[in-house]
Amino acid sequence: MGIYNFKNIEQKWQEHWKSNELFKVTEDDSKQKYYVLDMFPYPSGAGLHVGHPLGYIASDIVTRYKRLNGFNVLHPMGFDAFGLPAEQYAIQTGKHPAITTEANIKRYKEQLNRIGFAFDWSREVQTCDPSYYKWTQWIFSEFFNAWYNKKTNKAESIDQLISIFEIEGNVNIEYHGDPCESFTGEDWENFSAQEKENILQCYRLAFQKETSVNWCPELGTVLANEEVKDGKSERGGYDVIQKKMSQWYLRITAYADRLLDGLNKIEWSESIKEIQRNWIGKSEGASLHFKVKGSAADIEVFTTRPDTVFGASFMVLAPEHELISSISTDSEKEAVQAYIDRAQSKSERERMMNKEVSGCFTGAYAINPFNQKEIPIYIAEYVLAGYGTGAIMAVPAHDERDHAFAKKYNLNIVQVVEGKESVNIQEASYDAKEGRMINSEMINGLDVKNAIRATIQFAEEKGFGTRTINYKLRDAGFSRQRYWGEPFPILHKDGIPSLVDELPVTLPDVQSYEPAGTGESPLARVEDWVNTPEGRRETDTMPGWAGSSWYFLRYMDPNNDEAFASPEKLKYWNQVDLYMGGAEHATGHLLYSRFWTKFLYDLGRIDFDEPFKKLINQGMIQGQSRVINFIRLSFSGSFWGDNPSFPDPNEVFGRVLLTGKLAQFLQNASNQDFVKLKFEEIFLKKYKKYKVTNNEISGSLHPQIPSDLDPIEVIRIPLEFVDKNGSVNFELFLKENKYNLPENTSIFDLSEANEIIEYHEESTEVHKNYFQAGIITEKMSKRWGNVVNPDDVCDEYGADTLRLYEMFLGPLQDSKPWSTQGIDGTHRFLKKLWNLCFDQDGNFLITDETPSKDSLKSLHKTIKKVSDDIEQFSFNTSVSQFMICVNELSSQNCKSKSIIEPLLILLSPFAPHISEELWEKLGNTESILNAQWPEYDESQLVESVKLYPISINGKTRTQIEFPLDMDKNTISEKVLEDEVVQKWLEGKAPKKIIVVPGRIVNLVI
RNA sequence: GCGGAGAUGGCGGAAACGGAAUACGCGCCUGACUUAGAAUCAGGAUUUUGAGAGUUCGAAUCUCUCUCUCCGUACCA
Repeated sequence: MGIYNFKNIEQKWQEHWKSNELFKVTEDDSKQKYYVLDMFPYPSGAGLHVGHPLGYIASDIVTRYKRLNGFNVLHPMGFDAFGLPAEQYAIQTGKHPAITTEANIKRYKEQLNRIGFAFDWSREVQTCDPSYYKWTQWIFSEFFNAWYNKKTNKAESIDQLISIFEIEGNVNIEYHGDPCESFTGEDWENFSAQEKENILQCYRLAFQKETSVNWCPELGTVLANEEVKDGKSERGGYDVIQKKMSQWYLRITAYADRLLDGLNKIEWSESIKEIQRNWIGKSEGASLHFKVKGSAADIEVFTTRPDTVFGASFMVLAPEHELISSISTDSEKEAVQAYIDRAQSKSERERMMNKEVSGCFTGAYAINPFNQKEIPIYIAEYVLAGYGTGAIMAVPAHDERDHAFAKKYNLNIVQVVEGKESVNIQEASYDAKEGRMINSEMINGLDVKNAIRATIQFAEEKGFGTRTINYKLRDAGFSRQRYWGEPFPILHKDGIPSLVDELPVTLPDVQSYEPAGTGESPLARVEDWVNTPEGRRETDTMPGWAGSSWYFLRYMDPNNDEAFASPEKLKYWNQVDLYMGGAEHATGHLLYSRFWTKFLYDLGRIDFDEPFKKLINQGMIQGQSRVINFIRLSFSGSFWGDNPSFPDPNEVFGRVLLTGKLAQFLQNASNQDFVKLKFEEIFLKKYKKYKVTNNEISGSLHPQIPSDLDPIEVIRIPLEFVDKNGSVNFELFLKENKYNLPENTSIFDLSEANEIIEYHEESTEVHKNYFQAGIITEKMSKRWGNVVNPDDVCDEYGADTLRLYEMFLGPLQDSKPWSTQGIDGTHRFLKKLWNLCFDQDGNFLITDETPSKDSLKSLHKTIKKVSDDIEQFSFNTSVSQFMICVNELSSQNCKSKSIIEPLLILLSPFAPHISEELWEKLGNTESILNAQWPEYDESQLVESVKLYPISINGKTRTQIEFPLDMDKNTISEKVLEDEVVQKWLEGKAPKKIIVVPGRIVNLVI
C-alpha cells in the first residue's frame, strides 16, 4: 500500500457510491435546494472525448461543494436521444435507431461513471422514451389549445377565445397571430367547421402554414438549412429546390418582447444575451404607405429612418412581393418575370452569398406621400421578402446598399442629413444616425431624433403611416419529415386538424427508414398506423429541440404518469440555479427553453418564467493535430552595391547565417555606414536574436511561418506517431510514406527551423520547397484523427488526475487545446498528497498531533481561496492552491489529522476518490460526501509584522520588516534611517514619502 | 460591416482594491540517488505585461489612440 494505487481506489469508491445510493436526492423542506444542470448530451456513436467532461467536472465540483455546505442538490443526467445521426445510420444499415441509441447511451454512461460524477441516475430521462415524449406531446397539445392575448400579455385557452367569438366575434380581440378578417358572433355561428378552424389557425400558438421548404427531388426528402450547401444537398450534391408544403409552427414571435426583457434578469454571459438580442432583432420605426401611380395598389414599407423620406429617390420590392405582377407595366413584364425566375432558382444561401448588385425596373412609379414626388419602383434581391413588408423606400444618400444600387442604375442621390463634416454624397453614402435635416421641407433643421418623431406624427395625422416595431425573429418551424422523432398528437379529418386525446402516440415500427418519396416522413408508408377511424395521422415528427426544451422540468419528477411533474416538486426545485454548457446553443435550445418556460408559466403550471438562472459556458477543448506543411518559398535580395535591397524578413523563416564578405564588412563598418544602418533597420531588428561570432552573424528569423504564407498542402499526422511529450516520430511516419513525399524529404520542427540560408554573395535568390512540421489546433473530431478518449486518461492516470487536470488547464470559460504535456504535474500532486499520509512501506503517518502555526495558516489560506474560487468558478486557481498547500505541508512535515482532515473535504469536490480513501483511513465511517465544509478562521492568518518593500521612485530597492500596527510617521522615520535608503538618497531629503500601511513604502527623490 | 471576448516567459496560465509582475504546473539546465532508465529530491535560468500616449508617488490593472487574434452574426431597411 506504499504507492498511490488509483485504479483500486477509484473502482472501490465508485462501487460504494452506487451501492449505497449516495447520489440519490429527494425533496427535503428542511434544506435549501440547489439545482445544478448540465446540457443534455446527444449520445453519438463516437463516445465521449476529453472535451465533453470539462463542463461536467465543473458542475460536479459545484454539486459536491454545495452539498458539503448543507444544500439539497439536484444534479441529474439524461439523454437527448432523438436525432439525425441514429436515423442516418438506420437508413444505411436498417438497424432500428432505438437499438443504436441504446447502445450509445450505455457507452456514454460507462464513460461518465468512470470519471466519478455525482449524478442521481435514478432520475435519468431519455427523450425517445414514450413515457417521456408523452409529455412532450402533451405540451404541444397545450400550444395547440392556446392563443396569445395581447391585452393580458399572456397565452390563454383557445376555448375561452371561442366562447368570446360566439358572443361578439373577434372585433374586441387583441392578439398576436396571423391577420384575420373581422366577424361577428352571428357570423361565427354560421361558419362551417372548416372555416372556424381556418380562423382559429390564425390564433393558435401551434398552427399549420404553407411555406416553402428545401426539397431535394433526388433524395425524396425535405432538408434542413444546414443540410444544404450552395444550393445542393450536402449528402450526394443533388439539386435542392423550394417546394411549398404544409408545416407546423410554434408562435414564438408572440413572446419576442418578453424573451428580450427576460434577458435582463438572468445571469448569463453578456455575449450569449447579445446573440439572443440580435436574433430577436427588435427595431423601432415606421410603416409608410405609398400609392402607385395610375393604380389602386398601395405599397407598405418599413423603415427605421422615416426622417429620410425626402431623400427616397426610388423604391425596391423583394422579388417575392405579391404586388409585382399587378403593378409591372406591359413593356417591363417580361424582364421582370425573368428576374424573378432567376432569383427563385437560387437557394437562400446563394442569394446571401452573392453580393453583386442586381435588380429590375417594373415600369411603375410610387408616389411619396410627403411631397407627392414620383419615384420608380424596382425589384431587387437585396430586399428580403421575410423582413418587414418586403418593400423599402430607398434612400441612397444615407444607406450603403441603396447607394450601390443607385450608382448601378443611375438613380438620383439626394442628401437629407447633414453632419459635421461635409461629404460628397455622390461618392459614398453617409449612414449617420446623427445630424441635421436638409432638403426636407417641414422637417428641415431638426436633428435626426426629432425628425423621426415629427415625421411619424405627420404620417399618423394624415393617415398614411404609423409607428411600428419590427422583429427579425420568425415563428419556429416545428415539422420534420423524419422517422426518429416525437410523433405529433394530431389527426386530420376533412382538412381539420384535431388533437389525439390518448397520449402518448407512440412511434410505430417501419420497414424502411428511407423517406417516403412524397416529401413526407417514412411514417407515411405505415398505412395501418396512419389511417384511423378518427382520421389520418400527422406523419411529420417533431424537431430535435422539442424534447430538450423542457427536460429540466422532468428531472424533478421523472416517473410521474399524471403530469409532466407534480406541482409540489416543481415548486420545490424551481429554476435551475446553475446551467453548464457550450455556447453553441445560443439561438436554438437556450431560446426555445425560455419560450416553453414562459408558456408553461402563462398556463400556471410553473411559477417561474426563466428556466436557467445562471448560465456558464465552458470553453471548448480543441484537439492538436500534428501536421506537415508543404511550403514553397521564393525571395530575392541583394546586399551589395549602392542600393541594397534586403529580402523582407516577413517572407523568410529559418535561421540566417551571414558569412564571408558581408559579415566581415558589417563587423568592420562604422555605425554610420549606410549598409549597416539599413541592415539593422530592416533585417536584424525583426529577428528575435542575433549574435556575432568570429566572421559570422547569425540570427533566427520568424520562428513561425508568416500567417499570410499559406502552405500548399497540409498533411495531418495520426496520433500514433506522436509520443506523450508531443514529439513526432517523423522517421517512422516517413517510412510508411503513404503520402508520396519526395525521397529524402527532411522535416524540421517549428522550434528549430533549421534550414540555413546563407548570404554571402552579392545577391541571393532562393526558391525552395519546405516540409515543415507544425501544430494546428482545431476541433476534436474523428475526421482529423486527434480525438483523445477520457478512458485512456483514466487508465493511465486515474479519474482524479483527469478531473484535476481539466480544471487546471485554464479558466473554465476559455477554449484551449488539449495537451498531454502537463498532466504529469497534476498526477504528481496527488502522489505528493499520498506520500504526505503514507511512508514508503505503506504505514499511515497521520496522527492527532497538534498542528504547527504554519500548518494552520496553510490550511486556512486554502479554505479561503478554494471557497472563494468555487463561488467564482475559478477552478484552475483552486487546483494551484491545493498544490501550494500540499507543498507547504510537506516541507513543514505536517502529520496532523486536524489539518489533513479538513483539507480532504476541500479537495473532495475536485478529486473525490482519493479524498474518500484517505478520509476513511483517518477513521471516518461515513462518506466524505456528508461531511461539512470547513470554516475559514481569519485569526489564523493574522500577522503581526510585515516585510515592507521599500521602493524609490517606484522601483523596489530593499525590504524592511515593521510591525503591522506601526504608524505611518514612525515607519517613515525608520525607513529614512535605513542604510540602503541612505545610499539612494545621497544625503538629500526625499521630496515625498508614501506609506501604505500593510503594503508598501515609496520614496520620491 | 456589426456585436462579443482577448493579447502577460519557451508553453498553459496567476496577480480583489492601482502597491514587490510572472504564483502553480509543464518544458529546459545543473546536481544528488541509481549499473542504466524510470521515479524521487535539491538548486537554477528566461521575460518587463501587443504598440503608443495620458492620469498617478506608483499602472498588467484606470483613460484615449492604434495593431493583431479568436468567437458569433450578417444584404434586417
